Amino acid sequence: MPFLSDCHRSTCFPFFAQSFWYNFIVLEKAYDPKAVEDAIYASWEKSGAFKPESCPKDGEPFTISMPPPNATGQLHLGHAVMLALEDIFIRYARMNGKRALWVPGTDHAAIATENVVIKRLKEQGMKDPRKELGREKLIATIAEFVEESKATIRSQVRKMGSSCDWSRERYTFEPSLNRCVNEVFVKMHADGLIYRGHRIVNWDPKLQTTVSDDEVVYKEEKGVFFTFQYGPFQISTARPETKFGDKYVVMHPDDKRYKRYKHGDTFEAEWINGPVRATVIKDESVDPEFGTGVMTITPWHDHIDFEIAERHGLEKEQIIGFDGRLLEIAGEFFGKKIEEARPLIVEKLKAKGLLVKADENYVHNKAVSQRGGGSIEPQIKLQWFIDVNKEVVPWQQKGSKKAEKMSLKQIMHSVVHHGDVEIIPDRFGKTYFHWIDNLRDWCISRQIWWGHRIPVWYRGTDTAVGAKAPGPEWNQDEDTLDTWFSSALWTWSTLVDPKKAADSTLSLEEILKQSPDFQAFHPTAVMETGYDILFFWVARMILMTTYATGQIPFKTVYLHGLIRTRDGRKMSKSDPETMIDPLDMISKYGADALRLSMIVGQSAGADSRLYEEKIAGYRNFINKLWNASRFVLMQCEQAGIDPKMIDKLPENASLSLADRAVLHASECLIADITKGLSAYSLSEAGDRLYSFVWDYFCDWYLELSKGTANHAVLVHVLRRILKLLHPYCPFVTEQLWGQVKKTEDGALILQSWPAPHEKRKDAKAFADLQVLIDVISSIRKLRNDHNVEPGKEITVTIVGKKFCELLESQEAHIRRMCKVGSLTFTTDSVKVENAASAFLSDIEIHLSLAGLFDAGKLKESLLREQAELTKYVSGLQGKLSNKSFVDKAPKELVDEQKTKLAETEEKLKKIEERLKNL
RNA sequence: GGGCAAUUAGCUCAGCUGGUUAGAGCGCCACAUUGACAUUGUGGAGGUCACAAGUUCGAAUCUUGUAUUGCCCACCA
Repeated sequence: MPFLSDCHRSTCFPFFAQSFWYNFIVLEKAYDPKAVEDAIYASWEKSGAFKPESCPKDGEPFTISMPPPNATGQLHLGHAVMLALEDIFIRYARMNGKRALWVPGTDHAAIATENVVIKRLKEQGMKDPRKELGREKLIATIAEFVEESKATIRSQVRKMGSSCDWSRERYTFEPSLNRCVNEVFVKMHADGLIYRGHRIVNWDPKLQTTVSDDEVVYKEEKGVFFTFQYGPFQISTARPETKFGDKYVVMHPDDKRYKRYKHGDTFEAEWINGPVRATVIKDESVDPEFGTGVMTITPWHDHIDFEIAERHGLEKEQIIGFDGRLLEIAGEFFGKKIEEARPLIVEKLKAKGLLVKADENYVHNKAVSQRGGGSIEPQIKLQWFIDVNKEVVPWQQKGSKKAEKMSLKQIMHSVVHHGDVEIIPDRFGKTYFHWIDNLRDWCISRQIWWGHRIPVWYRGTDTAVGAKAPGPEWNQDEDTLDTWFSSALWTWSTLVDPKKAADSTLSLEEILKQSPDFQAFHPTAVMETGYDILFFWVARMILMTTYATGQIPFKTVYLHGLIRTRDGRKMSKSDPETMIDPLDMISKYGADALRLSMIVGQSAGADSRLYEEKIAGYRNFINKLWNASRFVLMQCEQAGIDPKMIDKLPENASLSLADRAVLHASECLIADITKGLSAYSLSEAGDRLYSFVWDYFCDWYLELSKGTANHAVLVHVLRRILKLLHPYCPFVTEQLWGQVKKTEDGALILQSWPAPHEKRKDAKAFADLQVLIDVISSIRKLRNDHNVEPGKEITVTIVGKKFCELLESQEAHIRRMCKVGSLTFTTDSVKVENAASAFLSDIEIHLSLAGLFDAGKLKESLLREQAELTKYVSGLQGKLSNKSFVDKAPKELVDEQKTKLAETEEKLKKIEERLKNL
């Protein structure tokens, strides 16, 4: 059987045959990631290994769209964890012979980027950059800034070891993606899914733009809750400044207190600027339990009030201007800012005797802009919206025979409900459905300049929709699109052929049909991102992509959690002490260590805590692996064997117990890691690799192989480890691979994932080695317990019973690893004077303590063990004497407990004998 | 107000479909320094698995309730 027959792609890349990293003949004593990472990355990139063209042509496509970082600045830990996870997915897929494509890119991040640049310009002394520069110049300035940022991000993504295809890098604001945005807008408009209307929107007076519902956050704030007399009613409010135009009082139709007032009744009330005529409205949305059960409404500045006004066809009046100042309707308060006007208005009402109560301890939620941080003022404004309820999109649900017309909401619901899109962890599915249930029409227009311009043109009362002006006298819409409109297309707009996208004669459908990458790589396999943008982005990708392409954007959504500080706080820019900069960590501990620290011990969708000791711990692991490899290489060197020439593994029959055991263990390891990675259980699989390498391979196999090394097995198992570990720690494994790979093999990144060889399994050897390990551990413990000097050779008698032959065959190991001078094996129990003893299952170990013998101490330790075992035995006896247990528990379990009881009782007997003889 | 999650060693976390004498890493204690590795090795201490009730022969694990913490959604005039 050829050794490592699974390296079928070994000859694809001649570049690697004389690769740069063969400089090291003897490895350095400690691994220095800084010295090698950049060069390894460069060689991967240069070789074309990141491109799907390097994968087998008949491989199944496996695509990941990298969530594009905002082209505004620095990579943070959120990006780092995303890159680490996706790189593991993609490397694993690649090694499994799939045509793996990972598309990188950046996002123009409309509001965020414009803000950053405007802030900078202001810091440089500009008072109002928008006014001073004008639209074109501001856009040019931002574009320049973005180019710098992109360069920074690119280099940082590389630092993480991300094996993405840079030749396919995209940017949400480049021409081909802009074409897709325009085409989708036009298509949606034609289908009646995009409309323009006067609706209530979230207006950010600070940023001077609307924002979407998802960009509004609520902050708890303590304020004053005023109750005023309003005609015959008492009404309460926290916002008296909005009350100028109020001319409706609303109450629940069933509220008995107000039974005598009929819907439509009018009355006169003295109010802020004199008497007003008000109308009674009965509406079920009013909660009779809250306050007085009566309220006045301000439809222009409140979502709920707007809805009530719409229901009853009431008038709406604007009170607050878009600059956040009161309008003329406020009379003497005209032009005043809200904070300024509020106390004055209250004062005036009080003077009129209309203030009934002022509750100072009122806590309410204040709407704040997530981006700008300023107060959100609901306003009625002429804006563009996506209709999420109109049932006009043909969609064929899983399991149904033909396409039906569905709404965007319904499609979004359907694809997740039917499992076309699987969300990991699945509990986020619930969150997603809940969000859809509450989804209102999506306001997509923004009053900022940095972004995709709305492809709509006006001439007088004429309107035309399309990317190009129908004629010279037409003016384009001033607004731009919400940034999520363009990033919602990301999984496929990045796969569109830019040449086809530049051809204005083609329709969107034709562009997609004629784009080879789209045809080959869409839908993508997995979307990996933070759960915090499930709504912003993931949901919108599903919405837009199913509509525009008829395909789901991805089959699996894998959501990761937030990375927090050691004490569970959010890392924030405003508090630099809490921040861990991934680049600092890479330069200190290496990218591999950082990657492991963010993956192992973390589960999907859960927040995790990161701190430097954790990263250092994984750095130690990487170094352990390095030194294990160093050991293997030194063994080969001493024997005059070139590890690169090692090709065949001897037949099992000719191998030592330890060799057979480690081969068995490594075969089992393959199965476990493969299963774990296929199921996206990265933490479990990573943990398994960690303990295999450290606790089994290094601590036992390498120790046992000292003096009796089988070079073929050493190199074979090491190669296996490097392959299995490669997705997690690409740099160090690639570096070491260069030392131990077969000469004709190429880089590790393109090696095939190992398949288990059943013939190499030997469970008996594995179990036998465990017996030896237990014996060695027990002798070491005896030495330690009885303070035997570390250098002192000891005399040991082992009563091996059925294991006698096995242990005798491993005598040399026992002698060396426990510093045993005189070692005697017997089949039957013997009496050893002045000895400390350990009792394993069917094995007794007696360590002669001549000269060191301390009867008191020995007695003490025996008594302790006796107590422990007695407790255990009584537990087992209790179980076994319980009839229901014996009757109902599975037979194997009962037998197992019986065996354990017998063994433990035997041990106890021995201990009692020893105690008697002391 | 509605929903979701967490609670296991000093700290950070595993423990999957109920059966382990409840595990790991870091930290701690003792010992070890020229042969892969002190970014190390050997051995050890340390846990009523938040609490209560229930289901079961058997519960860290399942059910219900309670408490504490965190998050998401709704937005109360």
